[in-house]
Amino acid sequence: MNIKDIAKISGVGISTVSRVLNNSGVVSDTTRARVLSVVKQYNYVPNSNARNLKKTQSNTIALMIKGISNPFFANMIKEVERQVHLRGCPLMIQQVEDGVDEIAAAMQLIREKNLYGVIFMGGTYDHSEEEFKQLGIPFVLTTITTMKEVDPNVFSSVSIDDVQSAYKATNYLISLGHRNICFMARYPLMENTIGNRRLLGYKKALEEHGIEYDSALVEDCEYAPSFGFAAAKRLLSKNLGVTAMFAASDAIAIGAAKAVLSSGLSIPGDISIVGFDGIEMAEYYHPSLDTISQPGVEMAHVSVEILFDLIAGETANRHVVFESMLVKRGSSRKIN
Amino acid sequence: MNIKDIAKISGVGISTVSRVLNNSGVVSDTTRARVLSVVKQYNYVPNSNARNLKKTQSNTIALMIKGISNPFFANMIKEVERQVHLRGCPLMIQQVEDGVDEIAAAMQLIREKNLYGVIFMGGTYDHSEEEFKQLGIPFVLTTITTMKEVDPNVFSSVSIDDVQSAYKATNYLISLGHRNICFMARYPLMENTIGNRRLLGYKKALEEHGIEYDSALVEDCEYAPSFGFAAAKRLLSKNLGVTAMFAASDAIAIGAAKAVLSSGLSIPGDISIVGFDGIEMAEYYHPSLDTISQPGVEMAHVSVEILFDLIAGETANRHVVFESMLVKRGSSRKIN
DNA sequence: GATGTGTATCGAAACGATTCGATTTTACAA
DNA sequence: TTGTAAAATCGAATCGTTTCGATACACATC
Repeated sequence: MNIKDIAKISGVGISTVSRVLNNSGVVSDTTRARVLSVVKQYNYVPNSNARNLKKTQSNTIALMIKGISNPFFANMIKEVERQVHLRGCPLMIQQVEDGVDEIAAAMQLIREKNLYGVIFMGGTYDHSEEEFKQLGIPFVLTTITTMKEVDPNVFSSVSIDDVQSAYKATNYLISLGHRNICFMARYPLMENTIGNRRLLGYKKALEEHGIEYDSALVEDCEYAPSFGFAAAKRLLSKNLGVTAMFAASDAIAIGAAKAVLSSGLSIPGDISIVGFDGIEMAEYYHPSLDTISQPGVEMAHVSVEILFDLIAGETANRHVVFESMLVKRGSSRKIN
Repeated sequence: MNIKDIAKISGVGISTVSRVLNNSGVVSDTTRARVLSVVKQYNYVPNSNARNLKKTQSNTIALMIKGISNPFFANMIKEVERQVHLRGCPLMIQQVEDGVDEIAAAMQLIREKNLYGVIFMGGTYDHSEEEFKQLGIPFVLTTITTMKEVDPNVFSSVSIDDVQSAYKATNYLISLGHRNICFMARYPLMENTIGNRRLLGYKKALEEHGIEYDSALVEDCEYAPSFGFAAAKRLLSKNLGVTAMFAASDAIAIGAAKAVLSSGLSIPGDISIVGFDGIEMAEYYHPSLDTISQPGVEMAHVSVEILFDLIAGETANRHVVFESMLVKRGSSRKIN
């Protein structure tokens, strides 16, 4: 069943059917009604391969994501799907594994599928201006840090201020009287990663309060409970008199909390903990974990909005920085 | 840059380029090398819309998923993406919201995109044999219950035995001396839902041990911590002398545990808890939650394998039932 | 009645691939 | 050389759309 069949059955030309289906050009009301009824009756769905071929553009959006199993992204993916779907577009998902070039992978898809737009989510992108430019279609970076200095007119982005957020968390712990605060993140020592941005905020807070930075208190740690657990164990075994831990993700914080509790220490009695992200599980941990909460769903929503604005012809790239929120629950306490 | 350009530059006909790229038919080694070098030099990627149009079949796989933000599915989605990607196919994801007809939604995509295959993941499907048949392309149901009796020759599936698994969990609690065991799941009273299957196993265990079933101990509850928390609160407030809780998901169990702990009761001192799924967070909860673990990643893997077997021409539908595993950690104890 | 102006519709061409029947080239025996 | 089969290659037709220039008709205007 194709457009020709529909045309024949409706007794009109194929271009008329096309105009009816695309709401383009003029069609008399009676013709429109007749065509639509035939379409409905035969349950006709236009072939998007043919359409995309002709238009040399598909309506498909691709989501390139690093860390797909990170629970913080789950709700974001859900919202991206929802918003994209709402606009009548199919969503393609491609996971970007460590070590693969995300721009190259996207380029492949773009040429193959004539994509409408791309959302990049998660991780750290080590690309030059030129590489971003060569994408040639609208795209948005969400919760991503770029390692190179790239002209902001070249891309759109949705993010939070990682330095400021980590600063806020660390400040909070300091205000509670903590001095020996450790920090766990992925690649904290590698410049321009998210881990490094958060380390910067952590350092800034220490510095402002005259607390000396001690690299022994910083642990490299993947964003998952098992790594947080191991990192916290290592930290505790160093006997540095740690009274507080700041984790760059709730998943890490949950693992770290487990390490603390299973060592016979209490939270927040002996150790205070602050996480990052604001995932639901952290709230239901016992004790409920304090955290820096990111508005993930809103960020996903705005990412899609920006993307479709660009697709609609908007030429100015936007950079939206959301405010993170320090959520105080039950995992920190005042000491001294 | 299209196949014609490549043909011209290589000094060969377009069909030769096509044969080189698809490894179909004969091409002399020298010609093949020449074409490939041009393809590489110009970074040519065949347009899949054109290819799919001609072949009236695309290589796209669709994943229709209910409950995309459920952490148990995160790893499954990741594995599905990985396996599909490994086979050189793009993956389309569509979220199936409550109340939408998943088969109809899939049909739309199938006709629009000439899909290669579909994986349905999560939830309960209320469809007849006819409806499944009309899909007309290979598909696999993963972690899904079907409400109607459908001829197993009509579909392939990957699952665990929900009745048996819940039976195992309940039996375990009973063996520890518990009598007043409550049960939390989604739609436990609606026939053929996953919640109901697990309820059946729960009931079976009770019955075998001469414990009377008490519907006051059963709570309807969505698969998320907040709902588990509320359900457990309701249960505790009934003062039924509950000593154990069995939750049909770890997310529920985590919420329930929070309700127990924040009521000043201890786990497993006062209340024993067993969850379901085997998500990482449950292990790092404190105390570590006992659970019925499902091999999600393997299930995802096998689902993709079956799907591609069907695509390759396999005509016999397969039904793989994985073994779930009772994982004893620290949230249950022997009483009396 | 000739001309002009909308309105509604038509169908051929094009998008970029695959494929199959036709054609050319090569290899080798006679 | 020639004949012939096998190997290599060619290009037209096709997939199902969109789009644009052309057409047909009704009606008003002069």
